[in-house]
Amino acid sequence: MDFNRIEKRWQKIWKQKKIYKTKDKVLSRKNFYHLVMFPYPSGNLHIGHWYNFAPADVFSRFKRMAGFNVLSPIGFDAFGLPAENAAIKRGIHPKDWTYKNIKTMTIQLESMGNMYDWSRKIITAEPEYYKWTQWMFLQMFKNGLAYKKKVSANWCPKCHTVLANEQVINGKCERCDAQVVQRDIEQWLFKITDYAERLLNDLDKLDWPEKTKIMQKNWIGRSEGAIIKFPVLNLRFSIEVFTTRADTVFGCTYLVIAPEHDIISNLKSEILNIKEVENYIEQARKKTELQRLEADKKKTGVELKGIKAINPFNNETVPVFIADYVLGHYGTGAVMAVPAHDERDWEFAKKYNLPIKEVVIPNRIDKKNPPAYGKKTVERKNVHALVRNPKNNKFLCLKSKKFHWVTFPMGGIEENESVVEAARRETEEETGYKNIKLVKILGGEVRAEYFAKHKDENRVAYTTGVLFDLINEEKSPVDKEWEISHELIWVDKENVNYDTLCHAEMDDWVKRLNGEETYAEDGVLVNSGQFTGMKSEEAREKMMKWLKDNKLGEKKINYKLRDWLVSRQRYWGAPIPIIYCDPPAGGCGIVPVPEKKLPVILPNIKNYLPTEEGKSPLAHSKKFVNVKCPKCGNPAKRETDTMDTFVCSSWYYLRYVDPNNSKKFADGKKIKNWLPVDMYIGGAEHAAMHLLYVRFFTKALQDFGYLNFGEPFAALRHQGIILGSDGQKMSKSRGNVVDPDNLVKKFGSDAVRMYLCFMGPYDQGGPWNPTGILGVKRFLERINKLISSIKYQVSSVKNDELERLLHQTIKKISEDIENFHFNTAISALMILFNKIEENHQQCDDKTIKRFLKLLAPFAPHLSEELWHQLGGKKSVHLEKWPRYDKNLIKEETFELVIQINGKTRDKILANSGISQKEAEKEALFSDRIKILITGKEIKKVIFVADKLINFVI
RNA sequence: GCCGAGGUGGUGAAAUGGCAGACACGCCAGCUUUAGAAGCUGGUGUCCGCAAGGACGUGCGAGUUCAAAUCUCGCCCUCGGCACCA
Repeated sequence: MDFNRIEKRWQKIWKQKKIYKTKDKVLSRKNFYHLVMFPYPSGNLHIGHWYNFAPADVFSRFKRMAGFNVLSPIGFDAFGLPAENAAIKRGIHPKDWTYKNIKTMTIQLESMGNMYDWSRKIITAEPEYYKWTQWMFLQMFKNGLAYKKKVSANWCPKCHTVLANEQVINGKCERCDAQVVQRDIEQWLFKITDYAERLLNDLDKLDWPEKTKIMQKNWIGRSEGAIIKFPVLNLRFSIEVFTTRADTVFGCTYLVIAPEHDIISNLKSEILNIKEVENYIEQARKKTELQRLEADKKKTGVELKGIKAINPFNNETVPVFIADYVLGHYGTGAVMAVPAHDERDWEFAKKYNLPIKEVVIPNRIDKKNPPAYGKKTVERKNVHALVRNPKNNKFLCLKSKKFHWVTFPMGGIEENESVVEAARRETEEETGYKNIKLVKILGGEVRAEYFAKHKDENRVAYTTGVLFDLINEEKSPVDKEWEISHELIWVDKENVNYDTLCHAEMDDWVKRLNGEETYAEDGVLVNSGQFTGMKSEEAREKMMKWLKDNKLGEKKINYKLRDWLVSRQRYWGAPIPIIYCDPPAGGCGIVPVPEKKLPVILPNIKNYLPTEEGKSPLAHSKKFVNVKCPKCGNPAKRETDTMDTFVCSSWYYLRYVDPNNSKKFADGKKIKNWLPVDMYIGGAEHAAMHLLYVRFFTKALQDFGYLNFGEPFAALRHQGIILGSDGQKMSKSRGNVVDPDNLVKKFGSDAVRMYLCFMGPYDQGGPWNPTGILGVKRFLERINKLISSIKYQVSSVKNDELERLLHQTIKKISEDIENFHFNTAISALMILFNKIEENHQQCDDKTIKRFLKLLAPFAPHLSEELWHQLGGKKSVHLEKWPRYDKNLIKEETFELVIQINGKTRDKILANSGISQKEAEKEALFSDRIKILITGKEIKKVIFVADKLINFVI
């Protein structure tokens, strides 16, 4: 059979009969808006597009047959840098290039046979569309969500142009390989940060993949902390820092500010080494992306000589540094450095020899011996001696014969005794070893709470660990009684942990033995004035209150999310509808283009290459630039930047419900009919950008009063990525690109669609298996052969088994499609067909017709062809999805698995629903079971209804 | 470094506490055919065995359970995202 021929034929008929035209409302059908991310017209449709669109179409068709009025639109995300770059490379105008691609891709999309309503097609580069993109910008501007600011952008010094982040590969320009630098340019931004909290909180109610929600959560990066004001000594000025660890403030030994911080300009005259400082700032500014990556973790900085800050909590003065490990755009651009409790500060402090002050110690509750209720509590200062034999890296331990626990030599610290002295004394008293060499004290104290069995009391111990090396085996005599009750053992380094030793402090000792220098977790405060002894959490709250009472700071929530930079100094985008009216004598300033004057048409200019000064090519066009100010009528100039293409795609889902409206972006009634989107499908790579921007737009439009919902997509699913058959990402240079057109030509569209569904879990993707598609093609051929060659009895010959399987399959396929388990749905379809084929003489046309309906979403062309061969008048795709009968699904018998001690020993056929007693009786009839069980006592019988029986002997 | 997903035959995979490998691909044997990425029948996790049957088996190691691919803990590896966010 010529699949290509029948596929083309049906595509034509569907088009003529307009069976996929979607009405806004249909009586007795609920609306269902099923959207796929629209493609970027990059050239040809690749197999990844197919993997996105084909299974999605299966879902659409299923939903429609299941009784919904389904909207399944398609369009093109036509503006953007890649098209422009490709056009430049080929010497074609971006518009010609884009529209040529749209034409090709449209033909390819039609060859898939999807149920798109083409009458709703949108192209974001059409003035009818971008008029509303510009209108959206104006709404943002009017509501204070669009603003202009000088920010640093990626600048390629060789191409003389600004680059988008995506165009910077490892710090180099993707086109010319030159190192990209940062350059300050005036840019338009959207205030997405105003929506950070709502964008975060509303994630909870979305039926989205959990990992995508987590990615957005991390991207938004909420963190709770405090602003603390550090007054500058002898000046009426203070430096504000942001910290999430106010509880460590007594450990602050210096401040660090970012190179961009405005304190430099404010305090210029006070800084003694201003030259050096300005030099450093210049260096930091010039640092390329690449250098910053290389310099990863290596800290540099310069002290602001002559400037001292005062820690408001203890009135100590601390030095102030400028260093580029502090980010200018986050928090206040300044931090209090606490080297004892922050790894970055620790590195910096080590390098510049700054004091390190410990103010939070770990607080451990002994899990093995937790404090006992009702016992008295005793506080002690303790020491643990970690004596290492350097020859074999073993540690000296004591095993108590009475309590069966293992400890280090340990004990309390006596008066007038140092920690090290105490550790030496305890070692000698308990083990006899007296020639040991101090290596180091293992950091500060660790607080631990535990129950001391041997003394029948609860202890709160502040313990210091001391590390020694054993010099020789020479020993002093040890107390007799002690010696009898304790065994000396040497424990391997890898066994020195909480599993072996009973000390609650073990995790800390292990970390410190492994060289960990900072303690960055919560704990108990020490050396912290009135806050000493408090737990971190409590201390933070009390400190926050103290700050507020003394007007020295307050609670503060910060986000990693930054405002969205939307200007592009490029040609191929929607022009930003802004006019600048600033004649020398002063003017109206920034003036939005009046809504009536929209769209601001993107002129068809010849010179669309990026300009040397990093301005948009539109700046060349005097006709475009020079306008009259809409306010005062004086000569003014247009904004020449265009909008980031993500702006176009941030509202496109709204336009599909009313694509030809020239008065509004979409009619309110139609919006109510369709929105929000019920199911959205697209790649996971859009988790942080597109999907966040759309959510922001939706919330903003809700606030402006245009929408009555705040989330665009109620449900979201991602497709996986298809790799080349070599397991590598598909790319022309690797030569592993799979061409869908060739596959369609060879196997037919139905086979390609169906194989993509059958490959594996939809969200998984994986390498393309070039041979697997044959199996699906064969399956379709078998279907065609059987159904088109055999005449079926109209009056049915009853085959209960087949009937049952049919109903089971209807249930399974319905559930599988609903859950995007297309692979197992097809497997079920194959099992059903195998049965039909086997019993075709007893198969009536009713069964075949129901089979064809189940096949219809997967193979829309073949099922349509056969449907008509069997006398169908209308399209199979307008049919109702078959329903299953619960009672017909039930099996009369089942295979009872008989296990002995959990191992399967026999299987017998049993009636469904039999009781444990009956099952036991039947199981014990089995000869094989009899042999194994005779003479043994049955201790227990486990029975799982309609499944198995397990004898424990 | 942090966050997330995953690791099952020769391959894509199925099974989410109850018979591991459904359904396919590939391969082997036979039939048909001496044109084919054709069709049909049977076989196909590994090891032992002529067979009946048995043992082993879901990255590695422990644990929970009558029963673990599935749950818990530790480790290894692969992929994706973020990365000096105080």
